[in-house]
Amino acid sequence: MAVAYERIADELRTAIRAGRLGPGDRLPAETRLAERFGRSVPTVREALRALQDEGLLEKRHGVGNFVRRRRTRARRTNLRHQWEKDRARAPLERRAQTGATEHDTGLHVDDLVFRARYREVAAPAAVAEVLGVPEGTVLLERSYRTRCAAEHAPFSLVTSYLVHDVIAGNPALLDERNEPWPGGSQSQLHSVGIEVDRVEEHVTARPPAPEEADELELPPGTSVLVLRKVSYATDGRVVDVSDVILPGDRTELVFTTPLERW
Amino acid sequence: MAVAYERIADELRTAIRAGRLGPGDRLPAETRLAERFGRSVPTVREALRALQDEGLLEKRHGVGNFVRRRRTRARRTNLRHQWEKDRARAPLERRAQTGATEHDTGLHVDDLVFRARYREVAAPAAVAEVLGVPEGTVLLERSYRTRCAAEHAPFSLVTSYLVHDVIAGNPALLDERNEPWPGGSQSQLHSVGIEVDRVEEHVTARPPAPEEADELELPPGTSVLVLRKVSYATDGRVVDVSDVILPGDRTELVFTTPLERW
DNA sequence: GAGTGGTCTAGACCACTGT
DNA sequence: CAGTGGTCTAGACCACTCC
Repeated sequence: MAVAYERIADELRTAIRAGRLGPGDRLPAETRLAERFGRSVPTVREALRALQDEGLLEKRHGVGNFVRRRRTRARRTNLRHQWEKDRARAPLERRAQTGATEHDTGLHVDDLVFRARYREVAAPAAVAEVLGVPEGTVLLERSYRTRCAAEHAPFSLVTSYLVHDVIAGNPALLDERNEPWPGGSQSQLHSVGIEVDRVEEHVTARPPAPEEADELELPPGTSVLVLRKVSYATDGRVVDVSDVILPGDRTELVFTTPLERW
Repeated sequence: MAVAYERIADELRTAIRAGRLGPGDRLPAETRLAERFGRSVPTVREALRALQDEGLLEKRHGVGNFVRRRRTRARRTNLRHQWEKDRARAPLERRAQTGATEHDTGLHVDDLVFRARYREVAAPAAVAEVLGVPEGTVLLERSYRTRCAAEHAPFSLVTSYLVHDVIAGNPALLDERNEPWPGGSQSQLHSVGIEVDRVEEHVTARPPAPEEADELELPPGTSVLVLRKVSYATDGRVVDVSDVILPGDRTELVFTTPLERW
């Protein structure tokens, strides 16, 4: 507490938490705050930076410092997997109507812009281990971006890995121009005779890398959720590994675990 | 790229990613870096700060700047809920042996230090809504901290809310001195005739508040996972709402979703 | 053009760490 | 004690936003 910038940060933080400074409110100019606290401008800026790192403040160049508003959230539930499985064998027209993202967000197909990029890569050690194949095995790496037509930033950054030989039986699966595939991944896997038995999702969190912050248009003071989705076939094989980067402040992951009755 | 500190940060970041600077390596002194890049010390510090915010760097006062090492992870799977339910009606001695935390971490009861604090509170709006009770209803607020005996920082910060009247039938449930309750929450609820039907977990991520960083001993440049666990009874009522704060760099949440067979 | 935040300097002094 | 990072100043100039 002996430190000047911490004293300033504390005072402002308290004001924000107590609601004396509400969401969207503008703070006094930095020079003004410096006068009021009897400190230099850089010291005040240090305090503001701390608050920004905590996600409490939003800086707008040339405009001012504002109390951050909470962003609206997008949900992603694990019910989507059963939902997608149920649709995987449905008639084409029904599958084409909506995908799992529409299911989660409640948006229409027309509201969404979808982009896929395919690439053949040699399996890096970390992915090979999960897929249960030797390092260097040929994989199909698929990158997906989905965004609201009205917005600029995508919901998530998705990279999916499939074993090339496993899906090569259906050449249509190797061409990114067939995306978005009606019915999603499970429908794709079904086309080469694979039934997904269970999905495992591993979740951690960390600050975004600069490229991620850039592409997801994340303001400073936010985190990303890192989700690794592993799909198991009915024979126990791992058939898909997907890494998903989600904006932590806009995304709510929901997992429902049903329990056996007594 | 026109900006000096970004150029410096980029160069160091590239070196780290390429492995020219490996985990644990010490960087040259800040004054030395300033010379090398032909910039002032504060400018160099700005660059180092950016890298620290990304979780790439660890500053040690009086020692130096180091490339951050990855911390070992603790897992928390959603299988714990069924596991806990199975034990809820088991004989006392079996219940006393291990709890869900032991199940997740693979540690023994003796390795863990447990602390609980109970408090009666009036339901705040946000919690009341989830519990489906009027605002201001009397709740039992339970705060938990569990840590490794050998370590200082707890695994997580847990705050659980129960409706007072619902559990008052068993006065033992109102006394924190009865914690840790053998068999955990589901066993406690079972003692007042409640069977948990399903558990819903909502996950987001954000930077830690200073108090959280303090208590969990989080270094700068880390995020927290925010998990809200909602337990539903077989009659559809919400019987428990728990908020859990977990260190994002040390925790891996694992959710398994089984799918119905075709 | 007025007002805001963004970057940067050059140097001072303090606090911490390890020998 | 020497070397390191931590804090702070006073002021300069640039870049952006909005009127």
